[in-house]
Amino acid sequence: MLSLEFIRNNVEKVKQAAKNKKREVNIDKILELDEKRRELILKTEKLRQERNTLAKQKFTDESKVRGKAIKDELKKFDDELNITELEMNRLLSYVPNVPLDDVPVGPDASGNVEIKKVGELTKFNFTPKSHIDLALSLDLFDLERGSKVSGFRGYFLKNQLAVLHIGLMFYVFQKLVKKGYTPLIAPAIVKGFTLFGNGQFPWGEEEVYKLNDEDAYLAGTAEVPVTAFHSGEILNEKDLPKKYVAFSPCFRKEAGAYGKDTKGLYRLHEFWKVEQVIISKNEIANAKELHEELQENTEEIINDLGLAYRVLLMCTGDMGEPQIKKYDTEVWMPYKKDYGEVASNSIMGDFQARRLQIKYRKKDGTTDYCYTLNDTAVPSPRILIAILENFQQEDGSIKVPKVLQSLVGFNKIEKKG
RNA sequence: GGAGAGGUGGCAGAGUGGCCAAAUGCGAGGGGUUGCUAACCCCUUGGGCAGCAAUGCCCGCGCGGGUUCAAAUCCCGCCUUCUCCGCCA
Repeated sequence: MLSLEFIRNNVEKVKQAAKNKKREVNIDKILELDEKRRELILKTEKLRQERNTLAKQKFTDESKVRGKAIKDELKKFDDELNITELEMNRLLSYVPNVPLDDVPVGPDASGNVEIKKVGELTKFNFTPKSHIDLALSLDLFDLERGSKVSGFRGYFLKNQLAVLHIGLMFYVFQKLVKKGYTPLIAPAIVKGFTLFGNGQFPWGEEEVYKLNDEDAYLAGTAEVPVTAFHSGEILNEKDLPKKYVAFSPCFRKEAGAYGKDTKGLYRLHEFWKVEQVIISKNEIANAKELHEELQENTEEIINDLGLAYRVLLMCTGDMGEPQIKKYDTEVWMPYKKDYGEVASNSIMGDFQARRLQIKYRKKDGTTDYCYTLNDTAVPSPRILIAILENFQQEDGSIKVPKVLQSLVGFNKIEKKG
């Protein structure tokens, strides 16, 4: 959510930003409703003032009559005001955040800018297999029974891959805890306001699972519950930034991705993720530093695992609505001979904090909205694709990344018998 | 799922129709006093509208609606927390 004041003072900028993000907004209508709203506020406040004055005076028949009249008038203007604000807020909730100036303008993924490439692409002196073939031959997952039991894109991880999946989560979790991040196990079942507050709604409703008739949804990422963790609170500046590392299962309908990546572990309705979330003060320079810190954490984890990766600066057309700057981190996946996204690192400015009412008290006693940031620490099973494919050996076995070996209790996955 | 009790400022906690933005305590920030520190004293510590500003006004006691000339206080619905019982990983 952008503030009305900001929109009033930056009309063209906001319009252009929406255009660059390819969103339909009606800024002029919002401003029109805002004017009407302020006129009505003036009227209702005047009436209330009169009512208060009357109520403070000695009670007479005359004041009783006037009081009743005020009540009727007030009701009329209040109703009109409510309708006006409702419509204005509805339109306002569709206005996306304004990207920073250093974000490239572009129509879609083609406009993203590669800013970094790290690690050697794995070389094989044999023909490498896909993670699907590897997992099948080593009995590491069961996709047929997965879809039998769970439906399209359903899966069972089996044997060492199941252990690796859990081990990875713990490894990353522990690493970030050591860096001072507060560990959280976050709920995946969340109320609607958290999704609106995060800026998933009203845009991405068809992407989210809803539970029955309750106000309950399955979150697609721990960003949702963890960012909402401090909703409605006023934090103390000296406690900022608040850094969290959160584990949660993640659920996505993948409604817009029919027929995309239908095989294997790339695109799933259900997966696990460790996510980093930071609540910071309302200063862009500070937020940029934290953004880089999150990025370093993610890259460090990928380096630990021994994977080659690249970092993209996302262009306006490939960003989400709340984001003002975003990096995607992609690891090398040999079989498709391409990089695949494993992390997404964003600054939201105060966009989410406004929707979620997360504020902090500054040293001078005033309050302001916080900034929020988040970045993937590790997503699995997706990252297992890279581990399986990059570390496959000619004999069909798979080397386990060193950092995980003692944790999972084996250093190699090979055919049994 | 059943029974009961609650939700007031950054926190704790008074307040049961007008004298209430709301006692008191704690915390936080600013200032003062003081060789230093401690203690002590003063001020500040929700949002909106109008205004260049000084300032003025309005809203704000979980959320929404109602009663009343007047609501933190009375009524209705919802959300939520706690305690006990039941069920259960």
